[in-house]
Amino acid sequence: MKEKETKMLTFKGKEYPCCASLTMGVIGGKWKTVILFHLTDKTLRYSELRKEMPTVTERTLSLQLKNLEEDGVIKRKVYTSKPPLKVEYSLTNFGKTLIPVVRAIADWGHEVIENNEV
Amino acid sequence: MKEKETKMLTFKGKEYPCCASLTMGVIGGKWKTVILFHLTDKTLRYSELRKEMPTVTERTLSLQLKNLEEDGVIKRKVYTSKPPLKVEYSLTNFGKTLIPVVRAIADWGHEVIENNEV
DNA sequence: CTGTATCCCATACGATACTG
DNA sequence: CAGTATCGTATGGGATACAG
Repeated sequence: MKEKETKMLTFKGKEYPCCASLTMGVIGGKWKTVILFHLTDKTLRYSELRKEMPTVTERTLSLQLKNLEEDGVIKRKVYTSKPPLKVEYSLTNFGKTLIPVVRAIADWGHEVIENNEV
Repeated sequence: MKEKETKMLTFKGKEYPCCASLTMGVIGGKWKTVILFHLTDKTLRYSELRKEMPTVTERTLSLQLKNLEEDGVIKRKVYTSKPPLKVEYSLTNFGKTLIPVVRAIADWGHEVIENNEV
């Protein structure tokens, strides 16, 4: 009988104690907001994303793209059936609802840099 | 000579490849946005924060509060010199610039729940 | 009441090599 | 070109006991 008293919020099979942590579950981690930031206004190929994010490893980029796809915020489109492959990533309609959030996050970081620069 | 070509952004001694990741460095992780969310409009004591976040452990709450304090977004005020202690946490002026970001994050999570609920 | 100290585990992430 | 496979490490965070 000793269940969790707190009513958890559920999204995509995961539970969160707060609406803020739900969002962080979707866009949190070291790279997901960066990916979303670059996809805000354009579709990008895998290799283009790598160029925009030179310090991420292939493995991590791949995993994070998959996570974002599973949460329904980005979509993956394959254009060729044989190598060399062409794959493009873009925001889904649901993912586009995150644009204000990503913009607020990027803007804040930008302002901090502006005001801290000597 | 083989230095990082990418110009990194620096804040509080940490380096970030992107303005979005800088913000995530400050508010990322499982609990920091939740803490900021609860401190958005009011000052709270340690025990009050624990009541608002029943699923976080003491250790983690303590560590995250310390991180937030080190980044200058919250301030810790002690009201007693002998036990029982009274300590209050609140946003700094700098921390208040995060309010729109935290609000955007919380709002998105809230809307997802609203629209997914059956 | 407000934390620290230990201990431990899960996961995130990196480095590198390799494949369809 | 667009990833996977494998391995290793670092860190975040939980459980619990205890201290100022």
